[in-house]
Amino acid sequence: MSAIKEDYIKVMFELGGKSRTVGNKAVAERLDIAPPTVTEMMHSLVSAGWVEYTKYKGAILTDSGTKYAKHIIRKHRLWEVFLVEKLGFPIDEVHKEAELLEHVTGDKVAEKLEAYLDSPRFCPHGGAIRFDEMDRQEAELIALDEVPVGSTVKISRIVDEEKLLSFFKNQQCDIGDVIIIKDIDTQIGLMTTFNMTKNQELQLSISLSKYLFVEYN
Amino acid sequence: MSAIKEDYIKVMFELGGKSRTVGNKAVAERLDIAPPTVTEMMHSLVSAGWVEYTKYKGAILTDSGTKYAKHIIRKHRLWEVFLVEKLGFPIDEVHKEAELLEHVTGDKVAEKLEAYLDSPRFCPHGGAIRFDEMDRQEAELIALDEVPVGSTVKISRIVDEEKLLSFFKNQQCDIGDVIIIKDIDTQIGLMTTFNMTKNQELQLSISLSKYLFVEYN
DNA sequence: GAAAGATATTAGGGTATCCTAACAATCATA
DNA sequence: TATGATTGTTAGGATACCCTAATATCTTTC
Repeated sequence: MSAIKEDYIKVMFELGGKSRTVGNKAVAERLDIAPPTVTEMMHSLVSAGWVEYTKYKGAILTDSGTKYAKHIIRKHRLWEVFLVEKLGFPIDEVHKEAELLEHVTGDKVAEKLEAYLDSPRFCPHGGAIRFDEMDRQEAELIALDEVPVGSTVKISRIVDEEKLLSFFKNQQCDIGDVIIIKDIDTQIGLMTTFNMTKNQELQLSISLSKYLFVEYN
Repeated sequence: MSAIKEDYIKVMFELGGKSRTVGNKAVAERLDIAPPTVTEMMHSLVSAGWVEYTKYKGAILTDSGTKYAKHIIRKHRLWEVFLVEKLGFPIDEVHKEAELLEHVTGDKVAEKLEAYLDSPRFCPHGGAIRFDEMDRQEAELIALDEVPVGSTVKISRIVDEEKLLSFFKNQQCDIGDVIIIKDIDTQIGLMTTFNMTKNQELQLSISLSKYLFVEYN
């Protein structure tokens, strides 16, 4: 399995999990690759047994594809913990490095790394490391742009992308913070919230709020 | 620079340093690749400025090629230290993993890793990590098969190859051991030594003794 | 339900890395 | 120094992954 194919199924997992069908366009955009290349690769992923594919419709991960994707994401997140906690990297710089390391990490290395890090449950921006916890997050966490006005929610995960991480860091908006949604203005596309943890107001573009996953009861 | 090209110049460094010309056959064997592929790749390495190449004669690393090779080897050895000392891997299992990690390790990661490991001078099988120390080893260490009978030498480096490492481990022959060369029988190809550190005799095929580098005054 | 717009596929190519078979240069040694 | 053995190159081809341009299908909207 090449690093590139691993990237494809990882993106598919992030985009649709094992439940929703993912269009080629979305995959192409995420990987910054031309659409015909995705069509081509899908056939190869079907042969490998990682996805099911319907012409003109899109693809969905098989069970083994889903499992494989989770294994890679686990390795990614373990490295992020290592880079932040042991090597002292700032949280918004580790994604790119983990992106490379994840593809060359044997299972034994991952296991020993996990033990060495004291079996962390989450990566630095809140992504689950254990499979059951990944499932729980998938089921329970909701994107901030789907939460109604008035709710109190806990920020649990920030989508792992360098620019986003540095943006939210600059906004003093961190994993674990509890915020109240005061107002949502769909007209101008702005959400106004109050960060209880930091005791300060936080205004956020709605288009960016979908990258924040929150716990909402 | 692809991981594959990095492998080529790393092998060239190990085979000839910056001083000797290396034949394509040797490179091909080390990388387990057909000779014509090596010829082809040499042209590409010339274009990139890493090697000088003379048709039918062989190749030699340029200054920048040498520097590049050292950077990769440094990363390789840092990971080996990490895998052994932090993750608890047995010494003969880390080569393969480091072989992969070395190609995806940014300079910043390498620096922070080095600091985290307390700036180790040597990897688990004796290879130098600092550039000046690499040069010193290159200049001062000598392969065991070139040492005369009667000498007392200290084992300083074992060539980094999984099977060799497990072999020497099984022979209870480790980095730092001091041994006396009692006899060399070129007829049957056997060298008889006494390991002072372990206080026991050690017999060794001469053909394998060239993979042991020793300090010899 | 038909046209417009969005999305996906096919066709035809490109590069990097690898191969085998056939041929050429070099080396070693009688 | 000639010749066989060794080593290296050329020729021709394969695969994986990527592209653009042209075409096909699907979706949305009037």
